[in-house]
Amino acid sequence: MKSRITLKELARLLNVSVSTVSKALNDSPEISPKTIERVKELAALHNYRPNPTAVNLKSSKSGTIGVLIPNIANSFFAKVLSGMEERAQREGLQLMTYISNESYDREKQIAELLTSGYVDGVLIAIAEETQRKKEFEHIKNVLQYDIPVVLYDRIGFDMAVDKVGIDDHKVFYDATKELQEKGINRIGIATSIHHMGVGKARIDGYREALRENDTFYVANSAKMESLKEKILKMLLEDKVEAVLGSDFDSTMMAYRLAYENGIRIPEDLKIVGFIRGGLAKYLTPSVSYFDQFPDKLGEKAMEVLINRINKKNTGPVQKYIIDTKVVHLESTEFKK
Amino acid sequence: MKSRITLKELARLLNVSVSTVSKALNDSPEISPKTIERVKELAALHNYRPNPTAVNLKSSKSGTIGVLIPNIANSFFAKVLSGMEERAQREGLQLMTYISNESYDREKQIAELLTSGYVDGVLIAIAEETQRKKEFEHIKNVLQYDIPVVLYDRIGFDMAVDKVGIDDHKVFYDATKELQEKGINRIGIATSIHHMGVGKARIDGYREALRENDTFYVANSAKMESLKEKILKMLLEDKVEAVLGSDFDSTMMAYRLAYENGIRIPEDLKIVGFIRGGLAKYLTPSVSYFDQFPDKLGEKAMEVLINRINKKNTGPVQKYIIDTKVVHLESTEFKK
DNA sequence: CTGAAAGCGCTTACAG
DNA sequence: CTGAAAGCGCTTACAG
Repeated sequence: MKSRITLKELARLLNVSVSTVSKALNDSPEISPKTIERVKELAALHNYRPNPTAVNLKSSKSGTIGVLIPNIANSFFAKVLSGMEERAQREGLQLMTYISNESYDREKQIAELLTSGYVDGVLIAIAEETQRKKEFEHIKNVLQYDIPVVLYDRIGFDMAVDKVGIDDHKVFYDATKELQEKGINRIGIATSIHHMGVGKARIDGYREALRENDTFYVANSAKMESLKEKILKMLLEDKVEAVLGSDFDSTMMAYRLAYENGIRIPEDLKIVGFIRGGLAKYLTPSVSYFDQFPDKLGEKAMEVLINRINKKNTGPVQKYIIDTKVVHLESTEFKK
Repeated sequence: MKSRITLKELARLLNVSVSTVSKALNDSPEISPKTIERVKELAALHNYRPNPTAVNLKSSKSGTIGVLIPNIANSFFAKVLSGMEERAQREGLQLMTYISNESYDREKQIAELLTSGYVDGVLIAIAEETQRKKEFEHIKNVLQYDIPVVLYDRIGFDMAVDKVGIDDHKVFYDATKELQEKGINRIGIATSIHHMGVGKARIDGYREALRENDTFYVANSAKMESLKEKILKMLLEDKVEAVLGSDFDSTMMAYRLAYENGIRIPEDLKIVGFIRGGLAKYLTPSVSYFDQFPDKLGEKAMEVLINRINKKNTGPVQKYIIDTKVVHLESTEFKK
């Protein structure tokens, strides 16, 4: 049972003062090369590591970034976190993870913790319930404490902070246009996140892409039972020829309901959705998807935050858009 | 731009000493009720929060748990993390997240960080590469520093620590037996994790369940191309009637290859695998799966760790097994 | 009941 | 070039 050696102990062993040891370890020009060598040698021998808590107390920095995640079971966020972690690691920063589970109350508690001095900066994706309530005071409060904040993924909010996300409007706009160009007319959307910023932006993009005479087909519900009914109606009554899925559940539900009702993909129905590539390729048929490059998104968000913390970036807040890509698999094949 | 008020400042405003303020806020019996009230009132007014770094330095505790995750993109680990976070939250503990990406070198670095005083205890799932190398010194080193460690999920290692996981041997043993009882004889395994502890245990369970005359069919490779070939051979040449999938990729690959080769599920081939229920139900046909209750596993691991940290548990190290359940969906249906 | 002092493990301006 | 002192924001044994 070892315990970490301290500066004091090192000083005692070397018969010098604590200050000398500290300076030597930090390569201070005040200290003679010989002393520096002696000190470093012993420190290495004892595997000395400065106590981070003490260093933090002195510097009023924690070397830690807080990440607020709405739902880690969503593989998108898991990958975003992975990208953040990688970037943080290169910078020698630690990650403190907080999961709101899409709850407003929990998010409020977390926001309180975030201002308590645990972290030097914060990456936030705002919870669903918070978006419903339109209550953002607790988030803005974090800013009051001069703690740098970057919003990631869920960025459609009126707040004076840096934002890193994708252009949800454009993704659905482009996808709709592309289907139309290939001769598909009856295009529908399935979504369980229509009440959230990103969900709304996607619907808007779709609507804008439709032409004068086109009808909107939007199957939207956060309740799975009701979503199912609406998608069924869209498939069986409205007989849409393509479905854009705005999230995992709605995409997979459309896919599954087509199967249950003998609707052939891609012959009778094309599908593109927000699911991850690692899954999409295994589906039968494989399903075309929007690649959001979540790891890049996470990395970028972390980078923007770091530049704020370091004051490398002191300009006005900015919005950064990560490019998205449609990956076409079997579910959007056009057979000749 | 606010900044947190300190004890000192509070003391100045109240015209009392810092010690008095500190004691009052901690409800010390040394302090008069009247003073306590005055102090708390002002503290509330200024939304005082003790600086956690200072408290940590005094107490040599950090109120933080380190979680070492091999791969967060694996939804199993994402859910485990979610369970841990929930339990930690109830205890007022924070989570420091480290992702090894299955790399030995990165894990070693993290292990070093874990002994630097950032965390009061550690939850570890050992990286794949580490298991291959059979190099566990860096993990054991954490123990040397008297930091409580709990191994979760990947627990088949000879180390004197608490362990929380599932009984991988039994899961595949039972599943094999169950298929046999229903009259299935040619049962195969698909696995990309055969070189890891959990993967080995599953294979062993399967082997033990087979009878005298049964043949083993094991399609194993960590390389996707080679795994594909082996599964194909198992399906087409060995003509197995059932496949147990040991992980996401191997399960989905068997499922997909059956589709590509006109092998009907469940008529010609039954499938059960380690995939998550949220996905399994949407597949076409839906795929039977092993529910590992990852959130419970995470919760339990955190609980065991907390009890060690609090010294509520000072007994010998133990192994805790979380029950698993087979959820039967269409891929194992027996039509009459 | 209140306060001065010491100390947690560091860093750094200042003195020698 | 080295060291004593002050201080980061707390807690707590001790004195009064």
